[in-house]
Amino acid sequence: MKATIKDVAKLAGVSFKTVSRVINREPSVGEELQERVWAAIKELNYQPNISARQLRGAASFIAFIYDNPNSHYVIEMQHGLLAECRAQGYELLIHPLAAGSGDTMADLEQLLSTGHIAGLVLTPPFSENPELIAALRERKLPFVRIVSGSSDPAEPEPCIYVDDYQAAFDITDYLAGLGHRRIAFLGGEDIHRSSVERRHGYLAALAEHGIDEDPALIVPGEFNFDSGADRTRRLLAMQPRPTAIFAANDEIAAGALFSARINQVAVPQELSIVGFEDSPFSRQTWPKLTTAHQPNGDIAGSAASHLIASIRASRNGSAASHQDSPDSDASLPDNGFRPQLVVRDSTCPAPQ
Amino acid sequence: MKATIKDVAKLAGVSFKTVSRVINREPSVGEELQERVWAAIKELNYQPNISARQLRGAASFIAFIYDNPNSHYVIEMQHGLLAECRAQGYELLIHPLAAGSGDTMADLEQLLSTGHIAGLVLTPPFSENPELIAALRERKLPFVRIVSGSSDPAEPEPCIYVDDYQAAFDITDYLAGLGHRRIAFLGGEDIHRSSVERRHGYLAALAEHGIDEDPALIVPGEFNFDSGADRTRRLLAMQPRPTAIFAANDEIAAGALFSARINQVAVPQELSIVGFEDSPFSRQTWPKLTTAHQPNGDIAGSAASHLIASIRASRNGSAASHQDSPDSDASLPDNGFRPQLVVRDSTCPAPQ
DNA sequence: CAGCGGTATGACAACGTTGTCTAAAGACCC
DNA sequence: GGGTCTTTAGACAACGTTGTCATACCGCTG
Repeated sequence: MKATIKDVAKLAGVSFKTVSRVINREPSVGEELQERVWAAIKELNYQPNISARQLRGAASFIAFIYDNPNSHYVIEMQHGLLAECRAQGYELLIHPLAAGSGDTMADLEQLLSTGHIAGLVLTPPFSENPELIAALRERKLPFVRIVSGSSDPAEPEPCIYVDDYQAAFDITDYLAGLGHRRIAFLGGEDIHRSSVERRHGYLAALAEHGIDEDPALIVPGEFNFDSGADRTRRLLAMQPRPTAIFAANDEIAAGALFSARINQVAVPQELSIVGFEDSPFSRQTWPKLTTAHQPNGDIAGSAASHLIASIRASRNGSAASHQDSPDSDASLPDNGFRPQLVVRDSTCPAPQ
Repeated sequence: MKATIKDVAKLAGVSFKTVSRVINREPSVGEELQERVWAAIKELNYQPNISARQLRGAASFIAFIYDNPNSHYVIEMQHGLLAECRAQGYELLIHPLAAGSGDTMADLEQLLSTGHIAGLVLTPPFSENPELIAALRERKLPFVRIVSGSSDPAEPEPCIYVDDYQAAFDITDYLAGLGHRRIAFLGGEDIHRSSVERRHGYLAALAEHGIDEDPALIVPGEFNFDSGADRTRRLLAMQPRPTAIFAANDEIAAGALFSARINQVAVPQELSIVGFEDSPFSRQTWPKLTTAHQPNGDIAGSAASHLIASIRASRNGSAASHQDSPDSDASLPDNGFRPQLVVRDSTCPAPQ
């Protein structure tokens, strides 16, 4: 049969309550005891019974809330979350939601009303939805948001920052370094803050290189293939043409690639194209896409880890969480990530 | 607060145990009492607490077991499963597993040992793993398998069939109808039965059109981009070249497209390429891929529905499940699916 | 009428965990 | 050195349900 907390206690020679304390990282358990208990847990391959825990009041499901058409992104997030959650004795409930449909709150209400949810992981656009955030705060439900931007110490909740601004700066800087001067930017929907951040990073790099921004080269649109293809078609009709395109994600870039091909514009010789995200298909286009790699699995792992710490802190009445980070996991990832430029075959120096 | 069984009992003026009996349709409760209890349940809008019930024995989670690098496929399956599970009062637990790693059984054992799992949804390659299936049978755990093939009435467990054979036949038939005679087949790993089925469908269609099969044109390999690119490079070096390539999935097809481009072979004018699956990126290549659409969401929904029926049947001691199908869901999907040919831009009549 | 078997109902334990309260041991202050 | 505070650990109840056993009642039979 499955090992219970009492089996662990017996093996470690302590009361079962002490084991409970160790598992939940409650303060005030001697170090030696902690080690004995962890050893016993490992030996018995013990995992807490979620139902029992739920029953007693402590929910142990973490809900992953998302609405993202990019399967690759979602899967990487899921797997990152799963690994961390399981390691910490929580289970993951995936919860795709239709962001546009209006009854987001009602759907969420339904999910939360079961009382099984210990905390939420919010990805854009939900992580930037003030109404939703306010509702969660009011319910005092722990959550972690994954957002675009750089760290803001004033945030009351844990938050994972993806520095789209810097990554976009790096990309644009790289293109300018190759001699490009007419660099177009194909944005996504501006409801997504990442689209805005990427544009700002792009503008900052242009300024750094003394390139004047040209409003005609900054084309708003959507985060998908068709929008990228469409906008590129129009860009290629301009005189003079841009020599490089920075697409706000890989799908837009794939669309750009498609239009370049249709219009018999050679990539990269006549037109360099850069994407953003490093989805698998960025390696499956011709030529292979230069892009910025987003470490989604790590981002997710970090999110889960911060969320769980926050859940525990809110249970134990606050400060506790800061204490164990120095000793237990020095390798605990920080809450800031910066996508890295990956140079492949869709970029080269600007034509003369 | 949420109503409990005791609140119901108090309102109905009976002991809470009697309420439990009524809810679980146990025999030996007087009719008049039953009515009083049901009325109270309705009035309080009472719903049993899943955790408490789990704790005491009855599981209500369904696990989705998979190992598939194709994010798109996984996501569509997940969403199809989720919709059906939630509708029927079950929750979905996703469980990615590394098929090759050998400790599959150990990992699964761990999952099952929690006792929370009411049933499993198995996708290839797990759905074709005899050891795993035997283990589940022995534990008497309900499961549903999603496999490649056509219906086999001898199966003791529910099973969803995807008719890769027929779909591959349709594709090859379509190519032959366009006048192609030298049609290459780029397979995947033969551990996946779908790879084998697709090859057989291909061969059958060739035979139907009186085309001799050419072993040099049937190239085994892997279900990925690089393998497709590599094999296509070799195919294009042949004299005479094939005029069409049937790739066993879209990724292989994307690789083929890539190699054709590198070798300056025009697609589709000089070479037609067909994929299989209709992943999103089949619309994001240039030219857009002709492929076979696999209705993954529907397949998943059907799997969940069959699994839940099977779970209920095994709880109530067998026959029960047949009784409610006629009235409740006449629209219950069948267990056979056949991917449909989608013609896009990567195919055209054979060159003269 | 005593005894028996069957039926309808209730009391209580149990599931595995966490929260609360309390006890023991040591550190610290005057 | 005695009292008080802090740290550490255990005993016990509680969560909402189902399983097991006991009880009360009924109608029979001998």
